[in-house]
Parts: sequence; structure tokens; C-alpha cells
Amino acid sequence: MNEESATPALQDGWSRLGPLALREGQTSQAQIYATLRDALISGYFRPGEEISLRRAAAVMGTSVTPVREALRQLESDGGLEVFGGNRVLRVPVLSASELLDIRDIRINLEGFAANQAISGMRPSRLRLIGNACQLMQRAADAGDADMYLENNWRFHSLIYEAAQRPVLMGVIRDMWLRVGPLIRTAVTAPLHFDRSMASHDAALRALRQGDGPALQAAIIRDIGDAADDLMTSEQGITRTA
Amino acid sequence: MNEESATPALQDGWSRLGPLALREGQTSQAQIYATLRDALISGYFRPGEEISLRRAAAVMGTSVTPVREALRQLESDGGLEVFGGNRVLRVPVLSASELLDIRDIRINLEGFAANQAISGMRPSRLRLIGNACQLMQRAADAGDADMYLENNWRFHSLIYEAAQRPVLMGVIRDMWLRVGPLIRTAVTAPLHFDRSMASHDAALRALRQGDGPALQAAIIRDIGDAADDLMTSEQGITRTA
DNA sequence: AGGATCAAACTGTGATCTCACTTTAGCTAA
DNA sequence: TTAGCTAAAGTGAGATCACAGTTTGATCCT
Repeated sequence: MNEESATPALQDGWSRLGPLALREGQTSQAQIYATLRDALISGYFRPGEEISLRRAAAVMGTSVTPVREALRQLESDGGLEVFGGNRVLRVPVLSASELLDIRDIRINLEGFAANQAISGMRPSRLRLIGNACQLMQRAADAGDADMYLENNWRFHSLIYEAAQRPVLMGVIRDMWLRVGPLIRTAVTAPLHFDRSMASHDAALRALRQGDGPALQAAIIRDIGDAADDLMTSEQGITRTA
Repeated sequence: MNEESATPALQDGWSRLGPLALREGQTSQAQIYATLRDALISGYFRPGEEISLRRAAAVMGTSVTPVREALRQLESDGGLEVFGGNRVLRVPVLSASELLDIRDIRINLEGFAANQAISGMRPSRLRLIGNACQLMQRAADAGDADMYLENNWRFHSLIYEAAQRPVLMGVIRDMWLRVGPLIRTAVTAPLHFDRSMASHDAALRALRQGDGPALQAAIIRDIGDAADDLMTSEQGITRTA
């Protein structure tokens, strides 16, 4: 039955991306990598969606060479995986065990980063975090998933960056790269917004009071709740493995 | 003064690597990546050593194309970094703060993995771990750094793999990739072998008793001691940043 | 002897082409 | 209608080439 009306414009991830605006001092490859990485984190691509070298090159306005390196990098980060006998690259479809694997890494590292962030927190950054939290709340009220996800990443990364640990920040970003395509399906879960915003409010409170352990606990709760929603939604997750 | 006799054959990392033995079903790029990654973990390359695309291609017996992708992947993993205005790839020279950054990630993740490994431990694996520990002790007695480092990674990875968490294992491997070039300098520290083997023995004991927290504590102590030796050795570390 | 200069030899980057393979669409035949 | 075959289009992998930039080293002049 009319599936195309149920998902009116099931756009692929490319529709939101334009050709590359070449900035000097940066290689094409680096810009393509950053663009696609952020797009994956923001959930522009769905799990299982295939990424073609030539099509990506056409969209970015370059040859396949820099695209290939960028995609290979993303594969190395776990943001893409080789799929069939044709070695096609696609957005990973996670198994339930992989999801738990990632969840526990996040609990360990983001909890640690949050705790470390307390000492490096400045008023200006705290204000930015508060803004992101407000925008998230507004997006939740309006049901705007795009705006919500964008500010969700912004909220979390602003906290972790205060820990001033670039390597840790990179590993955390890699974990978000893996769950990014899934989180968009998680926000459709009932009560997700409510529970998530409750954790975020608790985190913001702890942040303002300089309470590291409380902040850590709030972040851990947020991660656990999100993983629960993902497990129950069963979209983009394979149960077999 | 005759510096060349002080370091008689300061071999670069390529001297231990041969041309690629093409296995079917694997891409050249994947084999080059795996080869170079393991070489970096084992400390074949020194911090600051430069990696040339064409030279690497000549050693591996391929064109620059697959080499470039492999090196780009390693850069993304943090195993290589772009250096000068010429964008030369080299083995990273870590700052003291980066070293602490990596140390704490390792403490969190490897400690967690060790704790999780208890339930997945099998007698056959336990025997392999015991063997690696014996070989490490023998290498320490003989002062064979190569053999020691090889079995050190083997010892740790055998433990963590028992946790059956591929993503976690990948992140841990990335951390070893970053400290691999440094660890070779750490083993020259006085008492490093003694302290390290004491931690390893404690880990093995905890493993045989199925004591997760004790295993976790032993692993954490090992990581902390190694980081201390690296900080005091000051080789391949910049103090400025 | 010391410093400036210029050319040669390197560096990575990106585009293009060929190849082997897979997938798919369409046609043919049972 | 359906099964099977075939040709076309698509896939990534790898080699090669051209280019811009840097580094290096020798030469020349002071």
C-alpha cells in the first residue's frame, strides 16, 4: 500500500549537502571528511543507506580521489562499513550487542569527561550550554527533530570540550558518529523528549553548582535512557548478531 | 663526536617490513593498514619519524594509491600526524598533556574491559595468556625489548578480547597505536620491567581466581606505572604543549 | 670562510583511466 | 507467467600522471 505517502520525501542524506566551498589551507579530503562526519552525527543518513564514491564525488564537486580517502577514514572511525561482495560502503546497521558495547564506552568516557569538565568550566561556556539546552527544549516542544539533534550534540560537546582533552573528545565524537544515524529514530520513542530533557536539566543544574559527580550521574542517565529507547525501537538494529 | 657509533644502526621502521604478500580476498590497502598499524603498536617506528608515500609504496611493492588510503586511516586513528607546511606524515610526538589524556582513557576503558573479561574467560585463553606472561618474563630477563613489547600487547589484547566487545577493543587498540612508539623508550627506564611484571603477575593471579575488581586494579596500576616511566624518560615527548 | 641564490629533487594532492567484479534491468524462451 | 540468460550499468581498487608547494643542496658571489 502507498508506502511513498507514508514517508513523503524519504530523502537520502545527500539532499541536505551541497557542493564543496573550497576554503584555502584545507584539503578537499579534510573538508569532505568533516562534512560527512557531521552529517552522520546529525543523523542525516539512515542506517543501511549506501554511499557511492562517484555519487558522493558528484555531490561534492570533486573527483573520486579525495572522496575515497574521506570515506575510508569514516570507515576506520566506524561511521561506515563495507557491506556486500561488491564492497559497497554503507551506514552501519548495528547489532544489539554492538549498541550495548558503544553504550558502555560512552558511559565510561562521557561520564569521565563530564567530571573533568567541571574544573575547566567558564561562565561564557556555561552560558552557551544553557542556550543549547533552551533551544533543545524549544525543539522538543515543536517536535523539530533536526533542531533537537543539532543542539543535543552541541550541548554535550560543549560540556566535554571543557575537559580540554582532545584525544578523549575525539573518541567520544567517534562514538556519536556510530550512534548518530540511530538517534534520529530514538527521538520518535514516546517520552524520549521528557526523559532526555529531565537529564539535561539535571546536568545543567549540576554544572551550575560545580557538582562533578552529579553531572556525571546525569550524563550517564541520559546515555542509558537513549540506549533503552534505541533497543525498544528496533529500527536500524539487527537482533541476530 | 661519532654519533653514528653511539646509535650503531638506528634503523627506521621500514627495515623490519617486507613487501606485501598479496592474500586474495583482502585489498592491498587493508593489508598495508594492518601491517603499519601493528608495526606502530610494536614500536617499530620512533616518534617524529617521517613516513613518505612513495617510499612506503616502494617498500610495500604497490603504487601510492593504497598506501595513501592506509596512511590517511592511520592519521584518523591518531597513529600518524601531518607535520610541516609540506604536510608530511610522521609518527606523532606527544605532549605531556596528551599523554595524560591517553592514560586516563586507557585506565577507564582497559579497566572496564578487564572487568568484563572475567565472565568470558575460557581455560584455553587463560593458558595463552599465561604463556604470553612467561614469554614476557623471559624477554625481560634477556633484555629483549622486541620480544617483550610483542608479548606485552599479546598479553593485554588476549584479556580484553575475552570481553567480546569489538568496538571497545578497537578503541583500546587505537590508544595503543598512539603510545606504541613511546613504549619502546619506556622499557629503558630502570625498574620498568620489575614493576610491569609485578602488575602482570597480579593480573594473572586475579584472572585465575576470577576476581574482576582485582584484575581491573592490576591493569590500572600497570597503565599508571607505564605512564610514569614515559613522563620521566622525556623521550619523544614535548614539554611545551 | 660565510651567506645568498637558484635549481634539482623531493613532498602530498587531486584527476583520470583501466580493470575486475557485482548488480540490475530487460529480453528470450519454456 | 515465470525461470533463466545476457548485456548494460554500476561498484570499488589500483596505477599513473600533472601540479603546486616545500625542502635540500650545490654553486656562486662577496
